[in-house]
Amino acid sequence: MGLGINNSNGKQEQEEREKASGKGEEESEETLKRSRRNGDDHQRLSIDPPLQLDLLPRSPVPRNTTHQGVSWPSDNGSSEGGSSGQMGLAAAARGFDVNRMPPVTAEEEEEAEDGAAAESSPNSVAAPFQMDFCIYRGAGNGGGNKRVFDGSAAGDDGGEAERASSRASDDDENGLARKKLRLSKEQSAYLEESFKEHNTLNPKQKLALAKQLNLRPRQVEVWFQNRRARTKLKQTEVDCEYLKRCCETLTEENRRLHKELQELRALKTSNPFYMQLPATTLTMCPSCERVATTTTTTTPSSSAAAATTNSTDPSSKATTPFPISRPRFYPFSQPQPQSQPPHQSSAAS
DNA sequence: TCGTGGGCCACAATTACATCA
DNA sequence: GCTGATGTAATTGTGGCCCAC
Repeated sequence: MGLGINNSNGKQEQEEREKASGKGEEESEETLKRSRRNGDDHQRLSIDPPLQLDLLPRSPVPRNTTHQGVSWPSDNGSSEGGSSGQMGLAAAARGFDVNRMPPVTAEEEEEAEDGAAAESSPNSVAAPFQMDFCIYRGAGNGGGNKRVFDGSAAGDDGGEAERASSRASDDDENGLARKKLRLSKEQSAYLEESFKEHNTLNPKQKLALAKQLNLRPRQVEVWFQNRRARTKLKQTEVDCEYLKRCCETLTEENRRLHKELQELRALKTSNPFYMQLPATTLTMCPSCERVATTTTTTTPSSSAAAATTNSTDPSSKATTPFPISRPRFYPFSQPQPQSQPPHQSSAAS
């Protein structure tokens, strides 16, 4: 615990390196398979979310792209990818990993290129937009544990640049602290856009995104994981609120039905002649407040019980004099056809 | 055909850092 | 400048699925 982020994903990064180092057809085959699986997962995940949340920010990112091999448009709209002017910095052109300390010695440089080049693909041509690079030094990288920020990449994100550079100033001397990258606004926005299109990534997409954003694939993957978790959390909150309202409504309805039942019982005792009639239940449709009449052989109490219990269960529609007009809780996104309550009096026939 | 181990992935829970009030 | 709250990047552990053997 508490190690630098670079050394933590050794195995996965190794795998990613292997993949990135080009297994060509093999990889694409595997990718396809996984994509299929991902598709399944995606289906599983995207089961008609209850109340649709719009958690996505109004992204400033122009959307003239799709994400497979997208060209990330620059902020000024020109997407002449990868010009040195857009990258704005030699470091970026060399494809610094955002968490990696720029190599100092020749050996380190070589080592860094072996690693970072393969894993996070130093988009020498990709990432045609300016991005601030908070470059950390992994614990295993040796040499000072400094975090370097290249302020020249700030662009209109100068505030972040400032913060980052000030962050860089208060160095931690021990290499044990887990350093945390804050994604730039552009990176976040682009990831959001991608998430909007698909909330899971297949390896190809992951790599492409990582390349474009100058992040490690692992970071992209983690971001998507966390994003899914956030979405789910928000959705749960919304669901909770909705259920609370449902509960309140049902409680109120239950109270009302109990009251009605008592009134009917009182009527029954005060008017014995009433007993000669076929058992009839008067029930108020909760949605339209109209009375539906049903002839039944059950006692008033049992019918009332049915009326109070069936409200939550759409499947019990058949036993109720009116369909449940409340939108079904799950799935939420499908608008329920507002079926007309059958106000036919099937009773007394 | 069935069982098993490995690889990969997603997820939940948690940690730890950065930022802000 | 300190502190608690909050947001979120990153880690860890687990389970499911697929595939090769």
